[in-house]
This record gives sequence, structure tokens and C-alpha cells, in this order.
Amino acid sequence: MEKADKRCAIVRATLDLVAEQGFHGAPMALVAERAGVAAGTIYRYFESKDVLINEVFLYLEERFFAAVMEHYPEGAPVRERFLHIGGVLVRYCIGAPLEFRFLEQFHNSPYGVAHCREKFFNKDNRDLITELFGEALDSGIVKDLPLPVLFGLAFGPLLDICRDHILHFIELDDELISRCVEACWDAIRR
Amino acid sequence: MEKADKRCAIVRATLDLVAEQGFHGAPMALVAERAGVAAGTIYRYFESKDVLINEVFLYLEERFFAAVMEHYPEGAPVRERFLHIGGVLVRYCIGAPLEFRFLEQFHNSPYGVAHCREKFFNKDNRDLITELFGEALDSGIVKDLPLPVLFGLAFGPLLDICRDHILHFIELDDELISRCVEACWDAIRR
Amino acid sequence: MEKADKRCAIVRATLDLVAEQGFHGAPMALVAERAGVAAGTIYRYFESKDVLINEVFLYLEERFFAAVMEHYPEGAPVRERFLHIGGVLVRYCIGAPLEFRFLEQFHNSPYGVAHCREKFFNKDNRDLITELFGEALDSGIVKDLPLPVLFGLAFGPLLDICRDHILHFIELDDELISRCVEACWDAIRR
Amino acid sequence: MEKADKRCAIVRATLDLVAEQGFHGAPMALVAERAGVAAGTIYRYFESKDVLINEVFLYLEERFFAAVMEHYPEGAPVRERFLHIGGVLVRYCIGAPLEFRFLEQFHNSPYGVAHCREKFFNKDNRDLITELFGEALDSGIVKDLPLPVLFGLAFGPLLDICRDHILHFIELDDELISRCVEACWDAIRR
DNA sequence: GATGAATGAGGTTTCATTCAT
DNA sequence: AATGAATGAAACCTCATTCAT
Repeated sequence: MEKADKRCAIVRATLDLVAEQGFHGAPMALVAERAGVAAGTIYRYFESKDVLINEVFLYLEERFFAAVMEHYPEGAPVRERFLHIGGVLVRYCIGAPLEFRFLEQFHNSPYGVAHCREKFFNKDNRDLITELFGEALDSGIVKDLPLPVLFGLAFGPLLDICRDHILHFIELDDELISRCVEACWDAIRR
Repeated sequence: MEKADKRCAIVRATLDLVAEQGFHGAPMALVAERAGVAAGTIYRYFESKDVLINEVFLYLEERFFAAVMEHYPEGAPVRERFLHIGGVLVRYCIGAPLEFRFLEQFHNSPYGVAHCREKFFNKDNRDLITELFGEALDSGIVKDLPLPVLFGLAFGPLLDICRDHILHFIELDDELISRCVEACWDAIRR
Repeated sequence: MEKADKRCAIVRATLDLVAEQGFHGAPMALVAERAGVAAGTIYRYFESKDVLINEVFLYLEERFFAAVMEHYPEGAPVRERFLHIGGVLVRYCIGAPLEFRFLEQFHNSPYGVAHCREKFFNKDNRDLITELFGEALDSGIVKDLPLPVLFGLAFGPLLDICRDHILHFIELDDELISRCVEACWDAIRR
Repeated sequence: MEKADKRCAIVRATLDLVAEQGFHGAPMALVAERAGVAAGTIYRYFESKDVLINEVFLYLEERFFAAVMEHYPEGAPVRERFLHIGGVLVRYCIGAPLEFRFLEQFHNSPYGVAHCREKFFNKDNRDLITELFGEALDSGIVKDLPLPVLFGLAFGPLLDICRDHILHFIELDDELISRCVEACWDAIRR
């Protein structure tokens, strides 16, 4: 196995185990076993378990960003751009339930304290959305509320319904997703 | 110290430690120290750590319910009742930040597995809100969406802003709270 | 409850619990509960758990002695006296399975180290049997073997079959008991 | 130290401590210290203390079997085969007093519950003795008694005298051992 | 004299991390 | 570079014993 592959296997094993069992269910020995490497080997790639967990988080951010940015309608109106992002967000999350569960675990945990809520979206990504919301605020299309509040109104419910879907409390389809994203738009639009 | 006081001290110590440091940061020895009792004493009041954690949760539910139900405008219109509940919810949560943090820890943890998301509101309370939403759906005032989705749209952002406030990302005041609750109403109203 | 009754209840509770669950299954709190007294009360009657266990043993010896000595055919021939003792021994043990189990637990345990094997029979009793075996040795009726060996040959198998009966490996009746005791006699007689 | 050596050291330390002090006197920390390993290391070799204890038991059975089977006079008459087994049994037990004490501790303990008394002899071994006794019963050489009773008469006293010897109540030599085994034969022969 | 809540030492077990191979 | 056995601190929990009421 090549070095990159090995590192990737460790990340993947950590992600899966944490998503499925929580941090409590992901001891290093088990991570190593799942990744097909020796326990000591992990420490050649990651300084400590804390570092490993955080790097998994960064890895997820990266993938998440790439997904959400695909086919972003750069020049379209604010509303259309928001609906795009919301839809892609939900579809991505329910299509990657383990990644989603990991992020949920991460947020409420000692590991997540360092990352504030908005870090859920990585820097570049946030800039993009921040820019979108900034433009929306300037043009008076959305309510004049602090950015974190707009984020909460816009994306909080979307993450909630992803969770509900993954836990089988509801069954999302394209039509329902659209109506949910539109409801979020109703919350923020003036 | 009386028996009830001692039990209360243990609950309080657990609540504080979990809220501040997560479950990882609340070993029984530390709980005992904070509560001013010996480690073994805890087990006279709670069968195990699991039971202790769950009882703290139940204790919080009870207090939460009592708070939200105060001055509930029984006969008022749907919109007014929703605004009341939302406002009280936010005010209570930011007024009891440790309780709020504990509940957040609880949800994403092995302990919270048994309690689905909507259980955040206790049974009687939920019935009341369910009833409110049922009435709203029947009269066509709110969008025709599954109940869990309406819950997410209505309360997800409110919990998000409570967290943001407690973590000092934003500063909530009465006026801002009102506008946020109204934005949530916009999300669900037809 | 009178003082003697209370003491007796504690002894009985200890005996039963140890017999049923072993020493491991007889914590002082449980003994107290079964005896219908408070935990601290036990220490007014017995200095420590060790002392309690040992006193239970002495209590059993006493009862055992009284039982075996009933209707002892004082002047009868050696063989007849042996058959009497053996029969009574077995019948008493299988009629008091909890007492029997306690004694078995006691022997192989830290508590039993102080009591050598022959102490199974208390002092007076042992004197009687020692006297019987001494007479038998003198008259040449039994094999010229050390006393502990004769004890082992004579009573070891009887205790074994009591255990087997109590554990339902075999079903003893009067006829089988007689044949077993006679077999033991065959072992020691010249 | 090699892996096998380490495992062996743990087994030996457990065996010695239990033999000398009982189960109560063999906490894992002490076992580890005696074996010259860290406490956690034991759990690489044995899943739990229960498993450790049981494996020590199995290890002893194996050694015991090997010893008793040496020079077994396969085709010899029943009496001679019995005398052989009895003699070897006693000589082995008094030559391995710690092993013998361990087995005694094991029988009267929560650990021994699963193993009924006859399991003292392991499966193959027991089959052999069962076969011997079966043959003896068929040919009418021994008394017509249930197998457990014959076992008790034949081996109970032998184990008793081993214990007496180890505890220095008697001093066994080859001649005395022979006479004891022959006395056991007298007990079972018709 | 009796109570039983409180104690805290000590039990078993887990697991992040190291280091000789 | 990789291994994985070994480590030992620290987790949860039990229970014989004490002492204020």
C-alpha cells in the first residue's frame, strides 16, 4: 500500500467508526484494524488521536466544499443561488450519511470546541456564502439580521431534516427537499 | 447536608461538568469532588453513571417544561401561541446556558441514542406543540409539510441562535429574539 | 425483636446467602437486609465479617453435633456404631443442604485455613469418633492406618455423595445410603 | 521475555497466588506484579479474570491428564489398573501441591459452578476411568452402585489424604499410599 | 441500642501511546 | 517505515466498616 493510500485508509476507518459508534466506539486499536495497519503506524501519520480527528474533519470539509461548489450558478439571482446551495447541501448530506453523522458527532464534543459553528463550512466556502448573504443584505432582499442568525435560519432546518431522513423519521424526495429549501428562503427573505 | 441536598448537589455537579467539558470531562471522581461527597456516595443515589446522566436529563426536561408552560396563552391564535413558545424557549435557554449545553451534549452521545430529537421537548410539552401544529395544519395557516420538518423549521434555528449567543458569536436581546421567532414563523406559515 | 433473635437472624441470613451464592454473594449490606436489621447493627453482635463467618461455622458445628449424637447406640459393637454415625451424617446433611453447602464453602476459603480438616467435627464429637476409631484400632477390627486416613476413607465418600445428591447428580434413598456406608466400612475394616 | 513465556508467567502467577491465598488474594494487580508484567498486559492474553482462571484450570487438567496417563497398564486386570491410577493420582497431587490447592479452590467457587465434580478428571481421562468402571461393573468385580458413588468411594479419600499430606497432618510415603489405594479398592470391590 | 448514609480503599478493565524488533 | 506487544494511568464500581442521629 502506498503512503497516501495508508493515510486515506486511516481517515476512512476513523470516519466510519465515529459515524457508526461515536467517539466512544473508535479506539485507536479498532481504527488500525479497520484501516488494515498496525496501531503504531497511525502515529507516523497523525501526532495524536486529537490531531487525527481534526484532520478527518478537515478532509470532510474539503470534500463537502467540492460537492457544494459543483455547478454553482455564479451569475444567477440571489434566491436562485440560495436554492441551489440548499438543495445541493441536503442531497449531499443524505447521500453521505456517515460523513454527516461524523460532523454531528464532531460538533458536540471536546474536539469541536475549537471550531465555531460557522466553520461547518470551510473558509473558501464560507466566503462564498458570506458573499452571497452580504449581497442579499445590501440589496435588501433578506431580513436585516446578524449573519450567524441568517445562517441558522437558512441552514439549521436543512441539517435537521437531513438527520431526520438518515434516522428514518421522514423520507425526503426531490420535491420535499425543494419545498424545505424554499421554506428556509421564506424565513430569511424580507 | 440533607439527603435531598446531596442528591441535588450530585445532579448539579454532573450537569455543570458535562456542560463545561463534555462527558469525557466528567469522571465520577470529579463529579464527587464537585458535589462535595465521596465517590461511592453517588452510587447510593444513582445505580450507575448511565442512570445518573439520564436522570439529569429528565430533571432538565422537567424544569424546561415548567418554564415553557408558564403563562401559555391557551386560547390565543396559533401565530401568537407560537411566538410565545419560541420566545420563552430562547429566553429560557440563554438564561440557563449550562442546562442548554448539557442537552446538546446529551443528544449526540451514546446516552442520547434512545431519545429521538423531538424528545428534546418532553411528552406533555410535545403533545401541546403537536396539538398546536395539528391545529395550524388543519386550518391551513402553515405549510403542508411533515411534522418533523415543521419542527425543524420552527425550532432548529432557535436552538442554533441560543448556541451562538452562549458561545458569544452573537448577542441576543428581546428585540432580536422577537425578530428571529417571527422569521421562524415566516418559514412555516403558508 | 429480642437480642438473641436478632443475632440468630444475622447468622441465618449469612448462612443462607453463603450457601446459595458463595462468600462473594454475601456482602454485609445484603446480610443485613435478609436478617431484617441495619448494616451497622451487625457490628454490635460481631466484631467483623471474619468473626461473623467463623461464628456461623461454630453454630453449625453445634447443631451438627446435636444431630449426630441423637440416639447414639453407646454400647453397641464398633461396626454398628459406625454404621449409625455414617447414616445419620448423610441423612442430616441432605436434610440440611444449606448448612452443608456453607461448610463446603467454608473449607476452601481464606476463612477455613485456620480450621483443619478434622475440625469438621467439633471437639466433643471428634473425641467420640476418635474414641470409636481408637477402640477399633486396638481391637484390630480396622486397618492399621493413621487416624486422618481412616477419617478420609470413612467419611470422605459420604460427604461426596451428599454433595452429589444435593446437586442432583444422584438420588439417595435409605437403601442406597446404607449400602454406601457399608462400602465405607469395607474400606476401613481389616 | 517471549510471548509464550509471558503467558506462562501469568498463568503461573495466578496459579500460585490462588493456591496460596485463595481467589480473594489474587487481584489482577498482584498477579501482574508476580508475573513481572503490567496489569494491562494480562488482558492481551486473557479476555477477563474469569477467562484467566478458567484457562489456568484447563492448563492444570491437561498436565494432570498427561501425568496420570503415563505408563497406564492398558491390558492389565481391572484391579491392577485401578491401583495404578490411584497411586499415580496421589503421587502427582502431593508432588504438585500448588496445583492441587488451586483445584480445590476452584471447585468451591463461582468459577467452578460450571464444572461438576467429576470434571475434576478431564474428558478423555474420565472416559478412560468411566470405561474402567463400566468394565468392572459388567464383570461383577465391583459393587453395583451408581457411577458417582463409585467415584466418591474410589477417589474421594485419595484427594482427602493428599490434602492432609499437603497440610502436614500426615506424612505419606509409597507404602502408605499403596495401602490407602488398596483400602479404596476394598470399598468398591464386591 | 439501633440505624443506614457516608466513606474511600481497592477491585477489574480500557485504551492512547511508546519502542524494541 | 512498519509493526504490535507492552505499558500504566485512569475509568467505573463495590463493599466492609464507621459514626452522627
